[in-house]
Amino acid sequence: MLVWERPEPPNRPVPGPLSRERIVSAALELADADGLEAVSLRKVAAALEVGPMRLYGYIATKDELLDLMTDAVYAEIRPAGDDWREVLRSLAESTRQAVHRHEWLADLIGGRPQLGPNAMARGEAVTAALGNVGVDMVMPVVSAVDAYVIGAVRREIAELRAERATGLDKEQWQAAYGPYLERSFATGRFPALEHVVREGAHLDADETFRIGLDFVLDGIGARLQA
Amino acid sequence: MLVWERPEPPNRPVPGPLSRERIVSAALELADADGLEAVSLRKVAAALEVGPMRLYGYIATKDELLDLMTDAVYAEIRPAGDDWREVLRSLAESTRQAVHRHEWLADLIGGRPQLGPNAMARGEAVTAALGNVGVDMVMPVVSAVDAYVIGAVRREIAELRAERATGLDKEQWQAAYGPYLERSFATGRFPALEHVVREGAHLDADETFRIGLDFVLDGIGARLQA
DNA sequence: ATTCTCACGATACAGCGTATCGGCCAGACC
DNA sequence: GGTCTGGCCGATACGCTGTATCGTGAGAAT
Repeated sequence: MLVWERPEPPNRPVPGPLSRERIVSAALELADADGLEAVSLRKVAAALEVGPMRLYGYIATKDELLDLMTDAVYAEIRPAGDDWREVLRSLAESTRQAVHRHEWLADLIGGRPQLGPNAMARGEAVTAALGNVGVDMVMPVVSAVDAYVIGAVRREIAELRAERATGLDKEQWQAAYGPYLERSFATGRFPALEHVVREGAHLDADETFRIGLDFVLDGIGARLQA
Repeated sequence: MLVWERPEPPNRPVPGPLSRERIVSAALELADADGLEAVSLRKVAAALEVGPMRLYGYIATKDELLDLMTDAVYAEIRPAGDDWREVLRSLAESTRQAVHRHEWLADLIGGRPQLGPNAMARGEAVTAALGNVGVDMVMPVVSAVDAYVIGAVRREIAELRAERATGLDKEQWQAAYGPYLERSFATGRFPALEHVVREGAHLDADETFRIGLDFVLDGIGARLQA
């Protein structure tokens, strides 16, 4: 709690070049380059050419660092638009794009309450842009869009990683993934699923995200004018 | 990949009482009792009165164990209903309830592709129950509901934990949480947000979940009949 | 000049996932 | 029946993690 208010350590007017910001940005660099598991306090400290324990003058815990990293990315998300639909759509799309820029965020998003200054600024921006929506509806509406986005990007990134893990190209992926499904279907235990997978349309990640988002926005629209 | 097909270890007809099932259920017990961080291979092995390395005869990796735990919970989810709306609603509600029974699932859900037998059986059940929905729509529709549920329960559990962390009762929570918001609002940087929080309706977790779900279902309904 | 203070970094600890390897036991073969 | 052998099991070990503790040394204060 109150994580973002932690002041510079007391009685240290110029704490060397080290600062919360430098720590967070070193951690972001590591995470962007090699994923979340590359972010250890030791590695972050090493990147800053500093002993691991130095960091504890600026952050209380590793979880706090992860919260700060998450909040830092929220600074990149600024919804825009003229009517509520445009605003919510850009909220969703720009959040998704932020996760694509920082895949590790898929592991953290939704996992902790977002109370950092950038998350709140994002909330302020979207709330302000939704001025025409009734006071009682703003929270439910934004929460629903956020919930959808969180789940959608987690699933999307999870699939992306699984695909990459089999070897990088799409053929090998289908060579490993396809046969597994084939064998599962061959048991005859999933006939309806098999039918849908074989006969249904196959959408790419962009289309899937947008269709789901349209569902949410359409549903919101229906309730807004009621 | 192909995690769920791993047979009993070769050339070991009766591997003592140990088995994948026993390992998974010991892990589930630990996780339900003390959370995910209580699930270490050493602790699971200890609960089974076995050396840690014994487990590697049955699982390849800790991540595989987590996948198996997740899939085990999916066995509890069986959507039911007569029309598509009932089916999807019960899919969402019963998934949410499963997460409430196993809070640790909030940390895992959506984080990996769900290809286990129980996840697929859940998929089969919902697909079969959506027989009236067009083949091309089943996947997008189920994906959208799942995405919403994943994000919603993650946020819900995250908030629940934050609340619990401040001390167990609701008063202390508001004593810590309220002032933080107060001070943030006092900066004047979040006027729209402040207005919504102060004047808007405050919904509990159940209501929030259901309203968001209604948005999704309404939106789906609009597209289905089009 | 001397003493005090306190921040810093080295060291340490408990725990983690998992690789390796030595010994032992059961079964096979002579 | 005795010997060999293959393979499983558990002990040990490695490298890594987050973080507590504490001696030291530099800077401030008197």
